[in-house]
Amino acid sequence: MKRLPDSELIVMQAVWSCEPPVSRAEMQEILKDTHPMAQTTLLTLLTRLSEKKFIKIEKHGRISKYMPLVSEREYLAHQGKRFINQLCNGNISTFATALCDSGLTKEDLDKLRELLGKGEL
Amino acid sequence: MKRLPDSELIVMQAVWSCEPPVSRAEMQEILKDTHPMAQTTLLTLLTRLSEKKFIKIEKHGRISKYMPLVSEREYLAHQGKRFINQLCNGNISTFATALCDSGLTKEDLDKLRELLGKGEL
DNA sequence: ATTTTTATTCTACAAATGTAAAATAAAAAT
DNA sequence: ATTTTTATTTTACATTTGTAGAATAAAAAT
Repeated sequence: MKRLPDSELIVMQAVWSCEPPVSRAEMQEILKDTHPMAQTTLLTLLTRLSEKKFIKIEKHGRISKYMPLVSEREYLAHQGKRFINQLCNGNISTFATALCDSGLTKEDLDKLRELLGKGEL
Repeated sequence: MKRLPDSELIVMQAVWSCEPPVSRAEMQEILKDTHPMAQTTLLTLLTRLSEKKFIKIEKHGRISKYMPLVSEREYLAHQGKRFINQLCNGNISTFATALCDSGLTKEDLDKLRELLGKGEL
């Protein structure tokens, strides 16, 4: 699974944030404050996401509804793997350093450690 | 600091892996097994990296030497921040889930927890 | 029925990315 | 000195990304 370009990721995140299936209008609404864009721009990005098999477009008459084919969780897992392998060369120490350097608060680091502990179960 | 495109990242990683300043030939050698590319391709990517201020090009007569302006550590810290904020919405639980889902071994997770503990000091 | 509104698709176009051949210039070899 | 080799710069070109106007088609309003 390829990493999405920024513009498509933004749209994909809007898709993930909704109960599927979503209409274009709903997404426009969701995006309007943080990432306003022309309707046609949004449609173009949705089309590209569907070409990449990230979403499915379902037509009801003239209007279309969109739904994810890749879950946010799947995507994040892939990108996490990518980060560790491509960026950190699979080196956990390098990765840990990156996290410690990345400005997380002490509380966040504690929480992360705790959650990672649970993850092992 | 922007995220580098794949091709430039590969070259940047080669730069990081060397004692600066590095020559193009050295990098070609380093890359030849994993990411073979034409000399001109490599030079193009180096030029782009320098335009983006990721490296500095220093000319000694006809030949050029390259050295990083951004350290790997800085870059990784930035990308880590990006991952957590852009991808996980700053949500540590989401991030922890991504890591747990990303196929790390139990040993890696243990090691990561331990290293994150040290990072707090 | 005709006009207006709305939703989607087509077309467009600049900038970025991936890749490298052609041209140039300088150094090395003969 | 001339040829050959080598390092860099120019030019090139297809694909992808970011963005959206124009065209089309369908629905709603009048």
